[in-house]
Amino acid sequence: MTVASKTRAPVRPLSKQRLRLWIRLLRASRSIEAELRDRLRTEFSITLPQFDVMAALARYEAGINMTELSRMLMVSNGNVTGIIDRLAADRLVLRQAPANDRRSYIVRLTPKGAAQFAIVAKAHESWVDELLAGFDEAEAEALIEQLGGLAATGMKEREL
Amino acid sequence: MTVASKTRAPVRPLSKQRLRLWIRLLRASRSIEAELRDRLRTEFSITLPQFDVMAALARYEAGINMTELSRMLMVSNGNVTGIIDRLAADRLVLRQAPANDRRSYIVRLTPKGAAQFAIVAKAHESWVDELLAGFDEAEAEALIEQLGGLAATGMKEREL
DNA sequence: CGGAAATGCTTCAGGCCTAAAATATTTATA
DNA sequence: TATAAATATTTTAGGCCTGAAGCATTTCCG
Repeated sequence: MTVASKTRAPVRPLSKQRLRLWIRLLRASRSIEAELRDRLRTEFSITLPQFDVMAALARYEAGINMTELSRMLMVSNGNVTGIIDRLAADRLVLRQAPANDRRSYIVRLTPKGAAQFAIVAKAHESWVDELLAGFDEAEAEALIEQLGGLAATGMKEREL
Repeated sequence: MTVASKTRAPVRPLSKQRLRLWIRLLRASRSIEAELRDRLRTEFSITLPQFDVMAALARYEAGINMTELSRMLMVSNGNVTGIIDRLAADRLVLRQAPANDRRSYIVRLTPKGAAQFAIVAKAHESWVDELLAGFDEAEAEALIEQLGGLAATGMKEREL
């Protein structure tokens, strides 16, 4: 092998390969997202962002404040306001004023919200199970591991 | 090993594992997307959807129609209308009426649009290269392969 | 103490996105 | 050929999303 052939650029440079990977990742996530969005809408008349918020709240029975919520969901602060407004209008969540800090408040699922979430979450899990049926235990585990590092690298500093 | 222990549900059922995978996939793709969106905005004053449209058009020098465009991008038909409107207002794309079908038209990059896209695409590729630096050639290839099947399974029938 | 900085949230303007309805044109078919 | 069905696009109503500006409250610190 000559020096020239050693230093020649590869047919498919790594940067192009990573670009292809990014496009695949994006398409995969978008198509799954679209499918879930569609089923949530037609079967439960709920939007995906609303479901995401309820899922976050379901993990904190005592409730959390708006900033924590927006950090968990990786969306802007102002965005959460609108989603909570709509959920509150449907009596699925409520805002509670804590005693110690009058700037913020705690958001919680109502009993109605928790009951409805339990039903929707069950369906949601089975849909995901169906859509990701191509991955067995080991493949899923490996992929989770590989993707885990991604969110951290090169991103804006974020505690998580 | 008893029959009871054989049939007992696993500690982490596969469906839960797949759910975790989906959440990881979503978070990874969202954080990369957010980073790209931010850089496109601050460095080139362009939105990610606008970039996506230009990238699609760059592959068809002769232009394509709105429906093909929306299928490539996996977004709704009406959505593309607005994005093209804004790009056209900036003289980055143009609409051309074909002779044979007066319902549709062909969208193309203008010379200005093509020149600008070349610059932005170069930066975009280097950003992706940086953000996915954790993946070497083999890992990227494997992941591309694994993700490839995803968009197809369980989705609405779609030619691609 | 008292002002400055930080924090928590909402509002605003602008853009993205969808499903469904409306319009226009073309194609298929009775 | 007439008309129905299909195709291509836009419009509309409603929700999502962001960054920046604004308001209120709390905390920091001289």
